[in-house]
Amino acid sequence: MKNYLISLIGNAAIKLSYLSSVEPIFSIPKIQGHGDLSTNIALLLSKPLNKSPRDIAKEIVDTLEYDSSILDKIEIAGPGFINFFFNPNYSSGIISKIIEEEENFGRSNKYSGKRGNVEFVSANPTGPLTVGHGRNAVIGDTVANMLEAVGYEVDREYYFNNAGRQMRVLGDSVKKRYLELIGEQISFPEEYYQGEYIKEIALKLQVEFGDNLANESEEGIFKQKAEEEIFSDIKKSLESIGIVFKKYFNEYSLYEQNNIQKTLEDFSKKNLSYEKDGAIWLKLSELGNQEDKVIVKSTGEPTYRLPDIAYHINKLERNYDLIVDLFGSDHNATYPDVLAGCAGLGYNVLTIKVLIHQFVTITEKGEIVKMSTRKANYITLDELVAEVGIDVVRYFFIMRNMSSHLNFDLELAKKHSDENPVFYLQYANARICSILRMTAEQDLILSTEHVDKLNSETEQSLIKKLSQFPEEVLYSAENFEPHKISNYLEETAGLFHRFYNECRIIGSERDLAEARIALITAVRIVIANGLKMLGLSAPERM
RNA sequence: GCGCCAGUAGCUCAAUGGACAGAGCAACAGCCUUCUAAGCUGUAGGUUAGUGGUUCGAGUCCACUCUGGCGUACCA
Repeated sequence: MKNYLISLIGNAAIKLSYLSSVEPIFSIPKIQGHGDLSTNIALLLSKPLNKSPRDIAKEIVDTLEYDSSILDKIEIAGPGFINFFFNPNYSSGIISKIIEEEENFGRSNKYSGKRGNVEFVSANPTGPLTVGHGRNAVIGDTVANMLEAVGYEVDREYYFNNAGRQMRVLGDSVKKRYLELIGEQISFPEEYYQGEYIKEIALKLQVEFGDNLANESEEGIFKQKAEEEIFSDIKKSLESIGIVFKKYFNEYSLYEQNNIQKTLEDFSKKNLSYEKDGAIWLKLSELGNQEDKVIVKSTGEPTYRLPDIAYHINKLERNYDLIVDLFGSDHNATYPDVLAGCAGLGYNVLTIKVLIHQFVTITEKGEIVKMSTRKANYITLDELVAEVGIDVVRYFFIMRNMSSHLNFDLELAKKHSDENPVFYLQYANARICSILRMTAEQDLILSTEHVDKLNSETEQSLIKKLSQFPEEVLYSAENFEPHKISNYLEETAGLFHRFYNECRIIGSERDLAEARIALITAVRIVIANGLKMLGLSAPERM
């Protein structure tokens, strides 16, 4: 539809040459009376032409030659907006299209042939996934879903590191618990991992090996077993909310394949690094950042920056059209270094899109639950899923803008009540399914022959809303904003519920009843497609 | 100190530089002998943290101030 209007303006530009000086932008007005699509082109032209915007608008409208079977009317309103009103019959045509395309309605091929990589979660295997990781996981998976919906072929990737200090501490934490189990006196340092899961891993080792491991190194079987058990739990947690990764990328492989060494040499060759105080520094100040940072410690061990840069180079060399990184806000200081490092080595980092999401604050009984993996003072993702269910967890995590803090009220989420927006959407779907079961018994069938009879204000609003779904999906995908989809679905469900209360099917005359069946079938398709994109179920009965 | 993010109705949050800033919850008043009341309709609730600026037009962009979160490691 937008394309049709753009071509109209294009044709008018033959007579009004000034029209080609601006890109016409069409937007959907918030208010019904302002039409279906609106453009501000006359307002934009007012200054350069030194004429009143309403006069320009009038000149444009007088020049437009349109097909009255598509457009009902064109109005000039307010300071000089041009509002386009669709012919209701044209609008209703969308119903047939939705029913025909069914599960493909909303999807598009704008980016087909493009390959994308979405890296998310990327938690090191030092403990179970917490609620904080949960937000990352759900946003990442949903962003990937949306990119797929507009044609991308997407690889979901999880980057992790099983070496380094934290993992040593983890291994030693398990060892100490193990020694405790076999009866030795131990002291358990405060900075060690305090969680119960450490004791469980130690217990498994004791069951398997008795007390034969007393003299083993904490970096050997203790660390290994811990990583194995924890990773297996992480994967289970993710699977339980419908998330499956294509690739788990181990940082260690970058060492094995000499990528770390090579990156280091490349920096040196380009004179982007130097030695000072026994460490190797990266000249980030020359690459546009604030200050130089250490990439290899004086101990010879790289800091996280070097492998992170090497990892991104690895991703860049895999020739993706789009690389998405999703981090919590605690990482917001690290990505500029990584991007600057890659750019310094001559890579085009414009394909990398870094998304930062803000933290989740859990409140319970009005109190904020502070979380730390190490102190074991946290709520795990598994616990949350067990409490409120997959759908509520997924929905709560994406329903807010990721750049805003998320307040997760445990008490509220636990309530399986009308306070919960997830049920509002699912209820709409269940209601439609129920009506369809009922109408089938009455021998009423779906027909798009008389959709022109769907002319009440409520029906028209609903139809217009449905027609906007593909654009909403595209917009959400291109701007990485999953919460737009949930907002759209809530609005759509709201319009449907209003329709349900105003317009009856059983009892209406046959043509109208069958047209309404077509309409609610279209609504069901849109809601089901939307729920699927968000990874939620669409129950047929509630 | 510096950097990133936020501040919108009592609470949780929407709003693609556009037209009268919208929902849900909570409050109040209505709607079930007819397709699911987990629903609908209505009322009330606002100096969009503040001060300037840019613009025909600012919740949105810019500057400064205030408040909160997260960073600012030879931790990841």
